[in-house]
Amino acid sequence: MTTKKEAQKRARELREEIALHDHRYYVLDDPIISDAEFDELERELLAIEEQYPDLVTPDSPTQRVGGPPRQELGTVRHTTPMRSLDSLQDEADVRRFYDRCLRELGRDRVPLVGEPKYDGLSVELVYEEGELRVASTRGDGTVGEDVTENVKTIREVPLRLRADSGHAPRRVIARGEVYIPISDFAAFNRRREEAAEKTFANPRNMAAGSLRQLDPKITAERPLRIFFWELVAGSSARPETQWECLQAMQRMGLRTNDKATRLPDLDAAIDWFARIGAQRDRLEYEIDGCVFKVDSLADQAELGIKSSSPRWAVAWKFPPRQRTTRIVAIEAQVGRTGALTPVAQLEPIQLGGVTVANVSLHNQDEIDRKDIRVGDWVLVERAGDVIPHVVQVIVDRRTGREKRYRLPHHCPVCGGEAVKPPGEAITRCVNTSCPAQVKERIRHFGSRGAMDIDGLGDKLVDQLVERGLVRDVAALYDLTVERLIELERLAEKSAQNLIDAIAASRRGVSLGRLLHALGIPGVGRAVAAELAGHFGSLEALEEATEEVLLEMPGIGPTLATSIHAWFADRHNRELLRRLRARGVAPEAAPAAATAGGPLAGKTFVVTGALESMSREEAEEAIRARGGRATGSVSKTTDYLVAGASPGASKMKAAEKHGTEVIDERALLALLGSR
DNA sequence: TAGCCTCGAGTTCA
DNA sequence: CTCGAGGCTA
Repeated sequence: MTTKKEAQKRARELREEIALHDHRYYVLDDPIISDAEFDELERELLAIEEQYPDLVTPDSPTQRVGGPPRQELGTVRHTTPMRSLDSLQDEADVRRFYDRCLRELGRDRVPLVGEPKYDGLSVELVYEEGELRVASTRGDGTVGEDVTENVKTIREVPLRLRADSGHAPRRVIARGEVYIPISDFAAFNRRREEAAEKTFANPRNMAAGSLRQLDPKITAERPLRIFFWELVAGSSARPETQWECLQAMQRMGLRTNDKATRLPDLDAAIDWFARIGAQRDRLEYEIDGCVFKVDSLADQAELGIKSSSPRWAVAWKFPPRQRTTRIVAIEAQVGRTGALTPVAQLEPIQLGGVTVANVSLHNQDEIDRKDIRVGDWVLVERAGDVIPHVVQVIVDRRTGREKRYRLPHHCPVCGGEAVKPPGEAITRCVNTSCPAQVKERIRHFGSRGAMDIDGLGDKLVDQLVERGLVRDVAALYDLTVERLIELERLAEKSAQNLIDAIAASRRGVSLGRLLHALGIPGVGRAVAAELAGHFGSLEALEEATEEVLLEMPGIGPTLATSIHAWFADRHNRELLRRLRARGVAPEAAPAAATAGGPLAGKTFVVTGALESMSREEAEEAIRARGGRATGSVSKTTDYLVAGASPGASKMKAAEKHGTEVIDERALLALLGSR
């Protein structure tokens, strides 16, 4: 435990730091740390002040909710303070909250209302005689900024309330959250980027920046939306529960959220939180958790409030998905095709439940576009796509000691020349026998969509190549158990399994898979299958001229040249000879006689996890019946097959194009129809 | 020639 | 999942 003196010093530091970030966030609309980190600072300060109440100073940020309002916009005093909510991390916290409610109310059950916690900007709207009079931001909780003119530009906000029972209510004070839908945010940023204008880091920042414009014309062009979540005390004809308040607002024309629900007890609340979390990536708006409120307004009044937050409501936060961290170094990785990919090493951070220490920067153009430098503080995101990426550099946190990065002109692995062809984004090591490339080629050869050799892991491939046991994929077929068990971390049993898996791949692998496995530039799963169906055998393809290749659908000049050149290359011919000598003989591909199948002419996209088969199996089954299975939803897609936790972008694309979304049962029915 | 559509390639962590 | 780029089509 720290001494009181240390605590006092730390509290002073925290207050200064929080004041700085408040200013950035509230006054400048340009925060330099993530919300989660800001929350952490506040939590630490609160903890100190709870332990030593006499250390609380009048100017402590815990004694107010936000920052001072900007001078240019008028100010509005809230009738009752707009408080923030205590934020909870885990189930135990929520349990404590609920138990406290039970204890204080002396009951064995307290019904709650659950609502998603929208990641936007809180506002208060005052209606008198049914007409919108004033709209204000939260500001410091007591006094907010007058954003009436800006809020009026939001189409969703009624300028006059719908009369519920003949006449307009005398006075209505409603609070809600202004936000920007994720897809609108992405589209807006894309346009800004094309125009070389500054982009927004996230929808919340964009909503804040849009609502606090001095010129309402600018606000009007921003896709702002709103959800209402509170009917404030003092409103006429206010019902007796939060749930009824939501319904009353909806009837008045104040949009509420359709996910909001009544929860009879704690178990229901915990259950509902998990369900909302599972839907998070498919929502059209950002949420960072769920809010739980005691449903009865009388109970709320009895529970009362603490200094800055109510005792009858809490926010249970999801693990953060956006955080800031520092780039420690950037190094170049070499891929199968020789592509040099810059990867940033980060000071590790917790993001969406996992530790992230590396993030790909893709290529030099990307580094230049975002102006990413070694030593920079960056905002890192790990959204629905799972794979983290750098959103933007926090330019204001630069010290001047950051270093620009350029990909090397020589391969970091073999020292060979690395070339970036003019007009292309990728820099490549041109040495085809570069050990990094050899390793990646072998990995690719054994991978699932290719020869599917179980047990050929990364570490093993490293050892095989480094010890000179394997220089090309044909050499895999010369391996013996005796050779393998000399390697580290490989006992006889697993060595035998690997040998068996390699042997099994000699036969029983389709021509398409083998072609894919060879790693011909530009030839992936789809093109390989197309070639296999058209030529029927490796020999026929080897003899194919560029002209013949060009006649195939989907093969243009670039691919025709690439394929022809690969088979003309002396080393590749030798490789094929060696493979054949070791008994590698793919199954002759059945002629593409699926044109008359039951699914002929239908295009499918499969997303999410299916129960009865893997995604790949589903796609093969579709193709076997004459259908097409592609990777992305477009207007030519007939069906989107959605399994468990489907991809958010695919669901959205389906909605956009009006694609029919079917579940696994419906797919099985279609597959079985014949 | 522009603007889809599709494919290939690379990617994180546990 | 996202990007870049090839191929196809209006």
